[in-house]
Amino acid sequence: MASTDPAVRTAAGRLRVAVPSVAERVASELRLQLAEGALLPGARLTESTIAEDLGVSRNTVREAFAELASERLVVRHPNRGVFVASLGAGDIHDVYTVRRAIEVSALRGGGSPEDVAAVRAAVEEGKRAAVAGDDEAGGTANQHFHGAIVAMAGSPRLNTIMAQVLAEMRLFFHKATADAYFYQHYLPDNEAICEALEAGELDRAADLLSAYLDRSEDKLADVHGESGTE
Amino acid sequence: MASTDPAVRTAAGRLRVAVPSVAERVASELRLQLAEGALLPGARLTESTIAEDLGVSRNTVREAFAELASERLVVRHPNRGVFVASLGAGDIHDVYTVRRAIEVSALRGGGSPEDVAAVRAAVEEGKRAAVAGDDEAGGTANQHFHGAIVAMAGSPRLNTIMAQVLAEMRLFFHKATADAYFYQHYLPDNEAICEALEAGELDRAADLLSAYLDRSEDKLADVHGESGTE
DNA sequence: AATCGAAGGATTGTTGAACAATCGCTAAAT
DNA sequence: ATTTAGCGATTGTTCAACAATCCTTCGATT
Repeated sequence: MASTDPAVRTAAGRLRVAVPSVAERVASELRLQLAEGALLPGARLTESTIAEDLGVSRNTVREAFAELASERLVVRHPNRGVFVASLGAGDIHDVYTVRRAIEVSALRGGGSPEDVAAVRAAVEEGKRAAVAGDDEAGGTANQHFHGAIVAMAGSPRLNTIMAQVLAEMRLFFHKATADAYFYQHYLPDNEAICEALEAGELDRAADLLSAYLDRSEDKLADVHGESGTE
Repeated sequence: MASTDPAVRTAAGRLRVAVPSVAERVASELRLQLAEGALLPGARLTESTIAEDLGVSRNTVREAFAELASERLVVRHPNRGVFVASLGAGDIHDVYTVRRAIEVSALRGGGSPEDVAAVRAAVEEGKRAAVAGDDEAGGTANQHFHGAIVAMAGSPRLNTIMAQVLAEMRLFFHKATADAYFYQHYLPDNEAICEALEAGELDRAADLLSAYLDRSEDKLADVHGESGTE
């Protein structure tokens, strides 16, 4: 998620506890507020305001902005400021294009038994959330499911790309989260995909996932429908 | 490639000529030096030195570093400085995992006749370079080829991801570029893939590309072989 | 002699203040 | 009503300073 390593090895070889830089902490804080919906898409982030609120220098806020901008969570308008990114219809399709490419590829490659177990665990997590009627938990479980699929590829780069894409989607999911059945509706799909994966039928699992993503995109596009494109 | 848009629309609706910020210009300059091999992997980039050399503030250099770090062209070691990224064996495999996911997916999706024509153009560009014996031109033609494949997906995000990955690879390609036949060797593959694509046999084209990438990775791993892993 | 520990120097991380450039807005002028 | 000019605010960038941290060197100890 963060661009720099959490644990650093000093020259002497000792492992040092990672104490995130102030800029990274600011970025994390903003990331949190973005995920929580405290900062809505399109909202403006004034440097001086945030600097005061968080008790840091304006320059440090600036560095945090650079990090968030590289993650597309925020958009820089030169000389105008940074704004919380707002995804339009085109962006939704784009994000799903990325997800299709990454997730399907990872699923086709299969994974170790532990990797598969992680996918299964995410499925069960989703079921429990559904039983408890906890939509938010269902949402995170769903993200765990897809994260576990990508993790099968064992690729750090794919993992970070996936994490960023999911963070982007979380940006406007507040709207969709209201739909009570939004996540539960996908539970059978997750189950089917997981079963195919466990049975070693990778191609079938990949096809199921692909169809799953297509439907998910359509649904999200419907829910969205009206918001601004840029 | 750059994180901010090149052309910005002012509130009044007028189109403003994109004058890249100083930080972006510094980042571009460093990117250029990295691509040219003026800065070798592992080399240290001292803030004050670069600030003086380019006649900008240390703070601005810092912002440029943040951008390059987000592109993985440079690695930040907290309190130690930033270093030109050096790819180890694991990184090579990882980069190719990303490429397989993205390129194969884009190829499977097919594209418009114009998209296919762009792929064909890149193939011919590579042939001309081979005839002329220009290895460097052959290398860029090869990158155009793969870039055109990804462009078929019509996804801005996939395009930037691909661009970053290619930039990463260029980082240590200086070593491999020495091999005269390195790129030419792949020309038949490019031709075959392009023909399958033009024939509308997307699955076959995708399989060819996948095999191509596997072989390319093996070859690159061999050439590499000895360099540091971190 | 080898290991350990304590200065020393250098570089990064962060702050604060300053200033020019640019933007959006308001109000005046045509 | 449209355009122009001016104004306030915010960003972009620089500069200077200081604390924190690291690497190295040197010296002390066993």
